[in-house]
Amino acid sequence: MSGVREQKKKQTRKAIIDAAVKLFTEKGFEQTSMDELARAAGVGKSTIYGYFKAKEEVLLAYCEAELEFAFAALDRKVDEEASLVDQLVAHMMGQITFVTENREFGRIFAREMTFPGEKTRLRSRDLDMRYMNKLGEVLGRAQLRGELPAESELLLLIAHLHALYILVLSTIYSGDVTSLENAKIFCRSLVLQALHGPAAIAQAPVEVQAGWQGLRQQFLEQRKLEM
Amino acid sequence: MSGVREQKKKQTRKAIIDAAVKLFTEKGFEQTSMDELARAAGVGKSTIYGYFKAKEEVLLAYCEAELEFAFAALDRKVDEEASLVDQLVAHMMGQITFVTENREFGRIFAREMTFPGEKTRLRSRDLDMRYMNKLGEVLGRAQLRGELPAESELLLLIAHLHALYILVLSTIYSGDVTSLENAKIFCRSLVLQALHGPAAIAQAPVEVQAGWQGLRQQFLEQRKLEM
DNA sequence: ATTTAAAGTCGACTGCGGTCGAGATTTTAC
DNA sequence: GTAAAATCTCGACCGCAGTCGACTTTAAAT
Repeated sequence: MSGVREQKKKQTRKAIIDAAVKLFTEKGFEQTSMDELARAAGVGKSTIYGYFKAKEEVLLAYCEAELEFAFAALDRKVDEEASLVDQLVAHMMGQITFVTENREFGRIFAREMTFPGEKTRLRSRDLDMRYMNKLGEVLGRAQLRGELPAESELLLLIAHLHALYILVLSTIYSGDVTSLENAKIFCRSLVLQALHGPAAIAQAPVEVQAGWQGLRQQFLEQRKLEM
Repeated sequence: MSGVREQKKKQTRKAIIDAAVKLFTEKGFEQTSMDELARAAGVGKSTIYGYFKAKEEVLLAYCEAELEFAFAALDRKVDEEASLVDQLVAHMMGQITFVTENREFGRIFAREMTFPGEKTRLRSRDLDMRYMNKLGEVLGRAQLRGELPAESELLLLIAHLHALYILVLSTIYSGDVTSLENAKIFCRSLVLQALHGPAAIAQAPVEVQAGWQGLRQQFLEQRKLEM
């Protein structure tokens, strides 16, 4: 027996993550060097590599810690009585708001989650499983309420919605969407289309239509301008 | 006047891209250092940075060169008489096949295109405009044929399909999809759902249903296993 | 208690992307 | 033709992520 070693490892690990939370929050991910992180955590640099395979993996661990808060906030915000579309949009926007709070940090995170490197693959999976589970719950309830056809393939639908979330995030980083309000409009349009087909917008309330048309106009103008 | 300087710049630029095509193709992107690239191009290292803001921007230029071939091949492959779904799947798979030809290269590319850094933003836009235009053509034709409701919002639909493409690419890198055949099945399922709503699969031909169910099973087992 | 194996820790070191300032080359001005 | 300004080119240099091999601490074996 010997919890001694185990205990120390736990401590060290915690020290590293704590230091990461502090430094990443204070100065951002890219501005924090592994040397600094090591010094702040009170360990040698390569000790960190005994716990994490790469700097990005430290980021994901950091996110895991932060995500607890984010999800809790999300749960409080999402109204289970609201319409499916509203709930989905709320979820996606919650996630997006959290991720883009710090722009460059969000970019690294999004890249690592969407196209993980071999080293970060497993950890990134863990994280998005949580997100997908949340979506699954929302969809499951909607299905029970009859707001979704009983024969829907939930998993495929989750994937579909996940795709839309990634896209909206992508447009924020490509510069096509420049504010969270616009992101929300875009989200809603996409979700509507996903749930009700290509003609969804045409059948939607007039304010949704207007929102989308505004966005569309902005997009076209901006792309033209940059040529 | 003085084409002299201009000419030289053109030459130098070409030399860099040629060297990049050669080296990236031979040994991959990450395995090629900027020093090597400079030596191969016969210029000083920081000269490259006069032409490209970052190593990733060289990659995008390289892609621009290669993409010509890819698109041409795609055009030959996509049958304009085929059904909309078939055409869309063919397009997406063409793109995916090209990008994932070299795994690590594709990852960098996908990351840079989907969540571009400030330095590569403009160039990455150029590239995906081309892809989106292609999609637009396919959708436009389908609309004329009446295969798509007249009141469809084409731009929104393009965005939607683009999202699905990114997702499929993402699942390849996350390890959920492990072969191009599976990717194709996944593509088809998603496109069907996007065009015909959440119950699309249930109404689809039995072989499509079977394909999806197989994929679904694999996914569930694999995710369970890794815990 | 002592030896041996294993696990953990460390900072010096490597190779890379990217910058800097000096020097060469071209363009412009007179 | 020449001086001044602007542009382009270069490799030495910097900071950083990640590795290596030596050293220390803990666990197991006798």
